[in-house]
Amino acid sequence: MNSPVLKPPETFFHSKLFRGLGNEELAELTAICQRKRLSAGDKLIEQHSAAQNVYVVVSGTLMIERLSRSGRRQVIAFSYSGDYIGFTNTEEYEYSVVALRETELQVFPRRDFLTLVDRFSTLKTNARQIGGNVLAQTLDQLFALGQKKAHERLCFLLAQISRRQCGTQNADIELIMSRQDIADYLGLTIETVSRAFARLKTMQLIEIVSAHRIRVLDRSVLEELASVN
Amino acid sequence: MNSPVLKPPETFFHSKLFRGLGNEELAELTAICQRKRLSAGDKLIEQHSAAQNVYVVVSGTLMIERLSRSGRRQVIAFSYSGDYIGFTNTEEYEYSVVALRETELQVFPRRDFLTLVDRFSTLKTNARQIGGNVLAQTLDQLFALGQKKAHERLCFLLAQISRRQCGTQNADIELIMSRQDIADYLGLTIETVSRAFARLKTMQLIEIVSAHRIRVLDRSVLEELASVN
DNA sequence: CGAGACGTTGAACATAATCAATGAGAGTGG
DNA sequence: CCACTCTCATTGATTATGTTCAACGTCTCG
Repeated sequence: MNSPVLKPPETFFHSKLFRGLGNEELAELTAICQRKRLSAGDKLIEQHSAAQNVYVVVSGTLMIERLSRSGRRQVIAFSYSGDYIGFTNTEEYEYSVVALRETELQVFPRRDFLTLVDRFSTLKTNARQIGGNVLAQTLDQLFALGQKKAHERLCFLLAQISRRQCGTQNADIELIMSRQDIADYLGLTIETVSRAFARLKTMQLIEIVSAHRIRVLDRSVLEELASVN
Repeated sequence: MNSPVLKPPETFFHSKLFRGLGNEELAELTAICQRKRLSAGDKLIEQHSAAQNVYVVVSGTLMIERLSRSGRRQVIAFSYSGDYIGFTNTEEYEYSVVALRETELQVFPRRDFLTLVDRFSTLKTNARQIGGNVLAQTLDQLFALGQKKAHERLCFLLAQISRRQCGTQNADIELIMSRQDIADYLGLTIETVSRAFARLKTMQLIEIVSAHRIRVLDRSVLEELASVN
């Protein structure tokens, strides 16, 4: 089963999804896995298209968004390395997915992937856990939008990205997305987002190195304001 | 397998979860199923407690809510007959669940239930579909909180309840929950909710029969304002 | 009938949206 | 290399929306 065409196993450990899997299982996954590269701005998934693939982010950043007929947009999530996308239970994607920069993905045909999830108990457990995390994350965002003020919502986003990028950098947060993306994620306007940044700066919580690079000065207060609790 | 202790099968068809199951499968489900009755105000699930059971609502109404240390509250959903609760993938409930009136439930030990979901492909398919619906519903709410004005959010709730109660009544909507519950569901205050009702009345979309009974006068406009699209 | 909880309405205030102008940075072509 | 332009971000002024505080209604249940 450890055929020479087996891709380097470390690529499979990017995602929690593949944690603890045996070699045979990884081999089967490898067999149905393809690679995909996207450039900034490329669309991975079109809203309302048939859900055919499951993707795992190897590197890069993507944005998951929902558009309405009336032109309003809700950004649902930003996806980083290790995240998986399109593991939907519905037959249609209910959102679009766009790359925010150079992004590398693993592609699994959804049907085959679901079959393997059924067969491999470890994979099943992992999938369930991650599925639970997705819902939990969405509920956190729901809480933020329903109960928090503008600057608290921004803390929510910053803390979230910071957690994802932990280890990547020192204490700096790289904001690959535009102010409009942030605004549509937090249910605000770009002007309000801008003022929220200014406010956090005045509060000495952050330093605005550049528009897309933020240095966290007081993590505990940031987390406090971000907290759902 | 059609033993005499088998409970009336129609009780199992309340939920979409049990659609299309064979008699043997229903018998196994019956074997692990218990009943529970709640009165208005009774708590079914305490936030952060261990996720031990899966519940299916037979009759009544429940409210799913999340509380923060700081006392803020986000109502996540209202659950009606046929809904299921606690089919979480995490080991801990991340929300509390309270009965809003006399409610009857089916109780399944979560571990046993998950085992049966694995074994019965029909049940698995149904569970996946319903799981997808839960996420879809949460995303709709996210969109409403992020992008909609107060009176549109109220339309969102009214349309949703109306759809759930379709067939139960003529065109009247019964609002079993309090104004505070509605406010915490929509991310507003009770005063704003009250004014939103007044506004929809002025717009001739609804008639306020009583505080807890709303008659829909123009369904199409209501749906339009409620729409995520 | 009275008490208490819940809901509505009004007035003042706060927050965020909108409209408008300015500023900063990246890419282009002279 | 330096203007020039274009896009994106920030800041200010004004307006709109929703919150807060307060008073008043209404309904239910003794």
